[in-house]
Amino acid sequence: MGERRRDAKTSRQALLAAGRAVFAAKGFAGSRVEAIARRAGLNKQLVYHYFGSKDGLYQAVLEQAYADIRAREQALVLADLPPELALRELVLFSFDYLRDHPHFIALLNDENLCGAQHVRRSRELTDMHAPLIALIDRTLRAGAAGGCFRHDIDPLQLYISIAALPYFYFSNTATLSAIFRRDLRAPAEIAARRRHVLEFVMAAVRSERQAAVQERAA
Amino acid sequence: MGERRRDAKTSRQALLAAGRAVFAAKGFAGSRVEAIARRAGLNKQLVYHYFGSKDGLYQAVLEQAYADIRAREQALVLADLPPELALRELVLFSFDYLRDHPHFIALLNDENLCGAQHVRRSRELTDMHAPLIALIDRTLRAGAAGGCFRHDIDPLQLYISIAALPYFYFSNTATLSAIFRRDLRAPAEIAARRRHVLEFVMAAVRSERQAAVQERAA
Amino acid sequence: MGERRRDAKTSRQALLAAGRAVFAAKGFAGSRVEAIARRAGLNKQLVYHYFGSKDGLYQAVLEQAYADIRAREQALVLADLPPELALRELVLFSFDYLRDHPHFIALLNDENLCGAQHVRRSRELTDMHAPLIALIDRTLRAGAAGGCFRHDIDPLQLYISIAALPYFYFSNTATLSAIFRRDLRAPAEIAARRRHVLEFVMAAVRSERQAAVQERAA
Amino acid sequence: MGERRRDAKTSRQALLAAGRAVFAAKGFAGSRVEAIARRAGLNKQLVYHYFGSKDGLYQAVLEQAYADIRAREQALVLADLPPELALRELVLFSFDYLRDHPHFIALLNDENLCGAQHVRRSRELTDMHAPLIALIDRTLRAGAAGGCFRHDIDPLQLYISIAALPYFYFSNTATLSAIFRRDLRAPAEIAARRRHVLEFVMAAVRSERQAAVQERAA
DNA sequence: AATGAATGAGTTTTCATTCAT
DNA sequence: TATGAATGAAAACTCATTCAT
Repeated sequence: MGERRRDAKTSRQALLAAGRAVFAAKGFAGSRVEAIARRAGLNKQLVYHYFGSKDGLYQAVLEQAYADIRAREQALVLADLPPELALRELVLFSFDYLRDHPHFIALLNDENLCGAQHVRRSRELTDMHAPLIALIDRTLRAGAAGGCFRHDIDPLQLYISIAALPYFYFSNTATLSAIFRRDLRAPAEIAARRRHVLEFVMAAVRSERQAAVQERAA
Repeated sequence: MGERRRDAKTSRQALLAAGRAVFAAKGFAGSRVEAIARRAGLNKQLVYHYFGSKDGLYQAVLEQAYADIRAREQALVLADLPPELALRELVLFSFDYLRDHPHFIALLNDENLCGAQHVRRSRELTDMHAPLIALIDRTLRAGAAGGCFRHDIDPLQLYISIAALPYFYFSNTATLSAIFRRDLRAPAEIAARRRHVLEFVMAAVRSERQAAVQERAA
Repeated sequence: MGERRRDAKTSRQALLAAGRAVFAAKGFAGSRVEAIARRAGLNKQLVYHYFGSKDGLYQAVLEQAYADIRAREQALVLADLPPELALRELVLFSFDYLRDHPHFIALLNDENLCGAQHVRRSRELTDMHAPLIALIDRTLRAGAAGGCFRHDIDPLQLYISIAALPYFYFSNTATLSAIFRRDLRAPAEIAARRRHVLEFVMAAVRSERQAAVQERAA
Repeated sequence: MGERRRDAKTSRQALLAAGRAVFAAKGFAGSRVEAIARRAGLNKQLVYHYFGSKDGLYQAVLEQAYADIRAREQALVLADLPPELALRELVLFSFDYLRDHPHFIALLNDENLCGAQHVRRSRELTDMHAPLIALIDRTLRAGAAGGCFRHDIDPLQLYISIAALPYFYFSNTATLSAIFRRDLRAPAEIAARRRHVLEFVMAAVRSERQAAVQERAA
């Protein structure tokens, strides 16, 4: 304990982690600076010392969250894979990331509630997604050229759909579970959803020719 | 005089509508009773007069929202349509409903944030979705039997996917627009998304045989 | 007591009066909203209800103070008096006003400390002093034409001097009393200062011819 | 290394200078220890190291300011000048000193706000003004004897007036500029005020006989 | 001598809610 | 039914000051 004190980097990180947890659980407006500080084992003035304001902390939390997912996406090396495999990897990565980072979903929901005001303010955040679309675009073109993907797929729309299929599941697990009287948090259910999403996307982009090939094989 | 003297029903409705709008725009914690009353053109104290508390108003707003979508879903008559058309109708209905009721999305997000506590409390709500899944199930079976749909599609998964594709788009329009520097609120963008979603779902459920048929035709 | 409550006008006035007293005694930065409210016998939230902020209350207090002195100045009917009498009246009025309104001096000092930010913001305040200078100008011209005043006196400079002579005395009574070991707050001292200021100004504006006349008379 | 390692005296002086500037600009309550340290290019904790507290620094600043004006007044040698010239020098010295030391005015205002508590505590300060009044007294007597000054002028009143005329101008420049919509900080305006003050005082003390002489000359 | 880290006590401000009519 | 006045509790945020090195 004595060690943890008096270390700016550690304190900053502790506040960020606590902020992420509390903001995700309560939303921005529902979160209390005091609660975040207490969770970090620090006092609330340090929030102002390090981040200037509650808003500043929220923005830092968001940036860290986006930076994390970006870093993981970049760690994915898809460029050298055959198009179908590359797309498959991307779909599974998106699913697994959202499954493993529920706070990211909660933060995004809140951020959308107030018109993405923090995201828009952050140049970093708006700069980091272009490469992703470019990658999807290259993959789609390669797949179309190779005859396995349809030609008419917009890469941005595809990216949104790949995100949407797991995002909605995890974002709305609570209401969906209640409505359908099935505990969608259960590992078996999650695994089933994972298979469905992968198959759904692959089938949706598959070219007719490729489908025909598969039929003849079957 | 007659103007100034509104009847109770009108005032209640005005508060409900204003509450729906403000809660959807700001979330529960971010909403101000004062703002809701002002938007309704009424006095703040009437919120307490009619609904007892801010919480009470929120509950009433939620109930009204669910009642509305339930009514509309029941109005959809898909049973007599050929499977492809029925599925198409359902996809477009989901898309259009979410497009036209952004507050419903916002309320659902808030509801999921706190573990669906209101939804779970309501027997009505949990009763009303079983017929929907049954309908999708029948449609999928008919389509599979007719050779146009794949055999291995789970109706609940499909329902979730049909909701996910527009929901995520509308729920996250703000951040997506910021991140990709494209105004996804624009009517042309929404129309493009609508086409994409419809085609995406239809392609995903289409059987290989049907795909092959389409290829030969092309 | 029961009567004083629930009356917006009364409450507003009570806050203004308390604000004037506290701001004058402690300066803006040294004043506490809580202290002002307590002094007004109300709770501090009403400061925000009626004035929006501590700054807003301060501005209202300033405006009221300026409005008061303006109203009194306008009640002075100098236009019809012979120039010497008019000037005499103005000098005595300024002296007596500052003597009787020490809080006005304190407010002004504070306001000058922060660059007159409130005064500049207030159109009202900047509009109300032109007539005063015009009046002095007319008086000076009449006096000069009549041979009793010098010709080269700038009305704005004269106004500033007429204010300066009592203002400094009352503003700095505490330090002056300490430094000169004389209690300048004593009525006899104040009366002496009053005579000095009047004589000082009249002598300063008197034309040489008029001075010569007075000499011959003596 | 040599650069980073400043000696204690330099740091103390830097803090005093910064304190003077900030206290003058914001008042005691409105000043921030942090702002003072930053302005001095030093660390906030040094304020506590050298002066014990914010209050301690304020005291030190005040003492330095009074010591400075006292030193300058003592440097003025008026005793051997003819009365009119001596008075003229004193008026101009007062004007120029206040013009060049705006922080002195601000500190005095603050000091008066709290009843001159620091000044009264200081024997030194209360001792140093008697000679000044004595000097003015001798000058007035000499001038009256020589026929150029009036006989009935009280030296303390005159001293106060000589201070008042520039003090009020510089102390209230901000509000006066706002109210009269004229930038009284402009060098030309200050020069005009300087001429006015000199002429105003000289005319106010001039004997009638002297005035008559001047008239005949003109 | 000097500094970065941390904090307790307060300050302004907000907001759901109740009072009185 | 409707409303203006008022408030208690708690929120965000500030600041002089101390700690540890």
